[in-house]
Amino acid sequence: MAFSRIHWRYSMVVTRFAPSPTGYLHVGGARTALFCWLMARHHNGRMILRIEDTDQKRNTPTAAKQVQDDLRWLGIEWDEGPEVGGPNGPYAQSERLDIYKKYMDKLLAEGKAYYCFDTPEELKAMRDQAEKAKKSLIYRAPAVLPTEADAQKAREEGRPVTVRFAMPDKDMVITDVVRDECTFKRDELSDFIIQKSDGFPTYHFACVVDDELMEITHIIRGQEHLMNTPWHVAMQESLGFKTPVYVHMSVTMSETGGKLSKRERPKALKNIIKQTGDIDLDALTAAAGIDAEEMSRFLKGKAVPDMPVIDKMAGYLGISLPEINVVDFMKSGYLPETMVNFLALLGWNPGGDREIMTTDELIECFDISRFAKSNSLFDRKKLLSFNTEHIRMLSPEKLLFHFKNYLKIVNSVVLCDDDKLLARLVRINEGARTLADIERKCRFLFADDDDLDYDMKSVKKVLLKKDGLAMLGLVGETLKGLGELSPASIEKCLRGLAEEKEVGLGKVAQPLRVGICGNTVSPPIFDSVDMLGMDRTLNRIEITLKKFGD
RNA sequence: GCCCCCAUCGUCUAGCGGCCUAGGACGCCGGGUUCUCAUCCCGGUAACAGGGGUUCGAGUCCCCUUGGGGGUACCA
Repeated sequence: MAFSRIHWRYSMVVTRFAPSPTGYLHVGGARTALFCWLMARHHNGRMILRIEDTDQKRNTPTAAKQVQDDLRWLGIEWDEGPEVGGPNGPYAQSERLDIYKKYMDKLLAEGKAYYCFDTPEELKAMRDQAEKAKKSLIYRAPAVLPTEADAQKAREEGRPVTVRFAMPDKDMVITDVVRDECTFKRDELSDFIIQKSDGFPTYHFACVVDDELMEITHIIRGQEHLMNTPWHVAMQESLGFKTPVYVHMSVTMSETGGKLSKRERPKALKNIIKQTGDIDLDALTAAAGIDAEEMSRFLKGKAVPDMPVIDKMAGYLGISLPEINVVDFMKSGYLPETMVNFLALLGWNPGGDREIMTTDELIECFDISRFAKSNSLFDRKKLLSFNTEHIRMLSPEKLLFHFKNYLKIVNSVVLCDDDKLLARLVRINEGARTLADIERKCRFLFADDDDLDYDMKSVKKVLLKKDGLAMLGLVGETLKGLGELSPASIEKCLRGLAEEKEVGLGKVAQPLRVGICGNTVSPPIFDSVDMLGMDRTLNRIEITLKKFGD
């Protein structure tokens, strides 16, 4: 195929992940980063991380750091970029302004770009007019290009001064690994802004310059950039740059339709608030730490609060929002190995029946020619099953590492320094689907005996019906007689009791479980009792009997 | 509106003109194991969007229709 010829022109594969620091890294971005990284690793090449912060309005100061943390959590390490440095720095576009100026001046001097002085209002009028003619606005250079002096004058008069790139007088044909050739007609390609009135280059310009200077060989990005490519290629031709190999990946879709986006969570939250009648809005506003005005704007769909505020509201309401950002998945107890495996299989596959793979296997079999053309839906159920599989596959050491990390992130009561205990908790929860499942089932161990969180549904079902309480008392009596405590001895004891009473083990274990854990879900009962210890087990049984006895 | 891209089970997909009576995975349904939740094991359900061509032969190539998605910014 054509592209396999293309990439041996390069001595080394260089890819780049170029996020704009507008917030947390979401799964769509993570997928793009992953493929850039797999491509680089498979070919023993380099991956560059570049921060595209040319929009002064949208950038948030902590976002770049957050994105880097999320990439690292996934195990995606860049060879060049922020924090690691490299020969092609700086790696934030806002620090490369002087570089762009050089190329901007060149284009201007050669008449390949030109000044514009339109106000937003004037532009809108032009667009409206074009729309009436059932076309989109195609901006073209005036017959006589404005001079530097004209630009200076406009600046003094307070008019906005932008620079547009003059599209060449021809159709553009671009080559894409996923879609082969795409042709764009000259009539459809407007001259576009490459320098904003604030003096910053637009993404299009900065990206083309940087990709050349950083010697990027393969650009892997979302299909939403396909329409930008003729512009980029036109600039490359004008500046005498090489054209890299383009790989436009299909888009990841949400179950609710449309591109999976960060707006999903606020949207879901808003819907829940609106659909649930009896929510104390004042309390919610207070819990979120915002004012009534902002809450009202949010509910009317006029403003979207920051993610931490959204999280606080969800926390207050006790609901979980669909995970979108990498941190969301982290907090839901997914493993990085799961995310990498799952994301790699969205719009890409190694062929045949292979699905569950380690990261090393993915690197090994990654092949740029195996991207799917069609969009794919993010299926959370399948993700869950992948996580179950990876939890099973991972070594106890790695699992313990992830579990501790998880406990820290969610600030769990289970977090402690006793690695032996934590390792045991992980081990006895074999078959768990998420780290959150493990954590939830182990909380009872860390509660005070007299402050156990009883789930009333469980209590009613197991203790208050039939002779549940009586059985619990009996279990307590029987356990008292047990000398040495171990899972095996407890098992023998409880099985003996069940046999004696001619009932199934469940009839014995469930009352005990509710008695010491407060609900019907816990790790295996023998381990649960063993870990709690005899004193606390008996203590809890006594407290439970007293509490629900009459 | 205009431009571009896409189209196999509900979902992710294998398939690159005869190996397809269309394979796998998730889900779902049924059964089994089990002290709870899970896990695990067995079985089942289910797809080539529609219509034209090309060809001895089409899920695979071409065209149209329909449907979905993306773009249409001084966002990236």
